[in-house]
Amino acid sequence: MSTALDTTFAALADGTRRAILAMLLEDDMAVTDVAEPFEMSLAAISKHLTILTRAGLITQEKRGRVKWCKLEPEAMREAIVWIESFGQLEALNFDAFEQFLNKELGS
Amino acid sequence: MSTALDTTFAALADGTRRAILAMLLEDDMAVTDVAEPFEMSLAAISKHLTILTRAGLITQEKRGRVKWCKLEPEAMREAIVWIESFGQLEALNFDAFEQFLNKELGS
DNA sequence: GCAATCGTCAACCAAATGGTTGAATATCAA
DNA sequence: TTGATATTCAACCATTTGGTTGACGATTGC
Repeated sequence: MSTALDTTFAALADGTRRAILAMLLEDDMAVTDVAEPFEMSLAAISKHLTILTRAGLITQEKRGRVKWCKLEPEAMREAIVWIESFGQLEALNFDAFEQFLNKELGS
Repeated sequence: MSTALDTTFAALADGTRRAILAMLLEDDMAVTDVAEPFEMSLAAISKHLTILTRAGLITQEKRGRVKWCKLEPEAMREAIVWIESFGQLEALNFDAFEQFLNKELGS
């Protein structure tokens, strides 16, 4: 038995899929364009997109021969609520994220 | 190659492990006591605890024949920062965002 | 010393993951 | 119509995951 949280966290537990989600923050994208930066087959990316779709993190809409991928950040809400319940981690804001970036990138 | 975020999210992608973390929110516990509410073998719980330890979400300290499990919520910080960024990224300055993308794509 | 307790290890198993290639299906464009 | 483009499907493969059981090494208490 696999819950929504299971599939959400499992979908996020892969760098390729997280990178795809980050790309979709900028704009909706076609499958081929999603695949372009990665050094793996289109079929592999297609599978990753299926996993993201099953988790509700993206939706896919076919228009003509192109399937557009759209980020659905609301699907992360339950995961955020769960993970945030661990207290000490006060809700983050924009400043926290920027500090994270600066620290991670050493800039 | 498996990043810290990979192992954190993967560790959270299982209901048994999330339940264990929730239990440890109340207090430190011995392995046997952690296992008690679950209908699976002690060895299975031991494996789950190994996965949580590898992810840094708990630490284990052996005193006598009892191994105490302690929650380490700080290990969730990177995950929560990542996941929360999906509500806030519109506000980011473009350079930081692009570096973030590049880093993700490089992993 | 001896038996019980705590926990892991080892071997095994079924199922899922993450990737490949090659064929198939749809759609567009010339 | 023919050919190129977009995407998935099917079959396969190696590795990991989540579980089992049984044996084992420590540690404790009587």
